[in-house]
Amino acid sequence: MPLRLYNTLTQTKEPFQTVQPGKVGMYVCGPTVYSNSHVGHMVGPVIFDTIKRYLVYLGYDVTWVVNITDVDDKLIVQAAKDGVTVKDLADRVTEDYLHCLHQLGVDGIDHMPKATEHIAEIVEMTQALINKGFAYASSGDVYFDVTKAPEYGKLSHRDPEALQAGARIEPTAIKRNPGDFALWKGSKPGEPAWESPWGPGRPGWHIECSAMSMKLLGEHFDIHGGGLDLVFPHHENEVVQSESYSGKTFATYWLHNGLLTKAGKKISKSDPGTVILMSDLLRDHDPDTLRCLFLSSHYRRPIDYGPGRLDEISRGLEAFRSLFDRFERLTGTSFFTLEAPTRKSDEEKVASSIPEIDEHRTRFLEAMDDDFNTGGAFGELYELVRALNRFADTHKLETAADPEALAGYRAGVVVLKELTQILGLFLHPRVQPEATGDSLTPKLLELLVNLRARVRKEKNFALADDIRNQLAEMGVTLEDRPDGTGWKIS
RNA sequence: GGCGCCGUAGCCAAGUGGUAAGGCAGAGGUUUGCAAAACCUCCACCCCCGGUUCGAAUCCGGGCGGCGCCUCCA
Repeated sequence: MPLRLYNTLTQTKEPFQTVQPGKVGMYVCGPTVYSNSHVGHMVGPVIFDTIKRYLVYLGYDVTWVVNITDVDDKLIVQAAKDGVTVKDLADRVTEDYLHCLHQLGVDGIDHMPKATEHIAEIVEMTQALINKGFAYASSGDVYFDVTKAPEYGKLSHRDPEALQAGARIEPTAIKRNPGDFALWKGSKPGEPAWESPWGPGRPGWHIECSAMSMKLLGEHFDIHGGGLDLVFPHHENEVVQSESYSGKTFATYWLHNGLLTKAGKKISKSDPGTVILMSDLLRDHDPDTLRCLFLSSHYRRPIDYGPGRLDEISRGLEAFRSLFDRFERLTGTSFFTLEAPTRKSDEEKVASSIPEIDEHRTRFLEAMDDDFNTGGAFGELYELVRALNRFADTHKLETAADPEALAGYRAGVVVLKELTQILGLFLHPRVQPEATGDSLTPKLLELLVNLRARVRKEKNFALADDIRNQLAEMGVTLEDRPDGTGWKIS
């Protein structure tokens, strides 16, 4: 089944067809860098990272652009409050953003253009829009005249008339129509400013995305994404100015991710009570757990962030972690260094000896083809884990020397790896004490485990259990398996 | 008020015409010295009321409830 995706523009699921054969241009609106990232800011990047991974898996050559808006009214206000320059503030917040992306395994972004580095393109575009009669200069500002574009409202499915009549839009003396939006804003003294034909000023909010996306991806590209809250006015304005400028379709598909809520209310920078800083979460939670929070349901649906939610997900992920440990014990190979196909075209090579594995793999891919149904895909992953464990149990892989069965098991795990890679999950092992430079803890635990093994051999189970219980209180779990005792720190 | 989304088990969640994936929690079992892990089994009349249909969670109409956007927001 071919890939189909839901397009906000047409409000239907459409078959995926690229502008250029084999190539995909994808633009996702990034942050305005005036305050550190909260959880909500990571939803989009993780989802579109997964979308890119899947498109690459399908064989597309994907170019993904995420912008950084580093000049804007909010930045000016915040920088003044902090007593720093707009640039310093922007740099600091951008660094935090990049750090969060990196932690979450969002590594597929090809370009991260900054608004301040594209002033020339923005000015050029603004001028062209004036020349074409779509925009006008007024008191040092430049506005887009929404009455000049009959299609205005097509993305957010709003009636332009109704928008014009909107009582909440303040009409001003310098705007022709209440719905007109700024392409260029004249600056007041002391504000960041660039020279322009209309005097010193800075870009309006929407124009930088048009200018940078078209520069890097061409005037007509494939996918434009962002949070659902950006549909209007941001994306609506982007389409109208871009298409008025180029005379071409701007983006073919508009994808919008659902917003993260806390206790049912949207998490928003302008509602401080809801903000959960990403950097805080990353301190206490595994990146895979956070990725799963975003991927466990369909991307267009809202996700509610509750206190126990992440722990619940993490407990579920234990099944995978146990399997990775078991796999390493059985094969001596780490799941994390295992090589698995990164392209779907390689599928013949991985046809495994366990029939259900292939079945779940097929269903996983069908779910992804259906508008990136990561929630459905996820269910198949759990089924895969169970099938793998069942296989290992049935063939008594721990105790019986059965090279053929072991090879089959290994091939099945390769399939698991192939699929988890698509979701960007389990790319790296969890941080264990060895990795943090504490080499003593593992050695001490080995010592305890060995001593306890002797005690158990002597059938002194009271002492053995006492050791296990006390370790459990410290957060160390012991597992006595047929082939030895393992430990893990929870 | 306008536009849009959503309402599936205690919780999270997939499924968009043929009698309900998966995860967490819970119950029972296999295994184990006992546990843990793993495996097996059990746990839903799909918000309500009409309608279409041989047949609806799934389509249509009407309610009720929740959310988003209409203003800066991922």
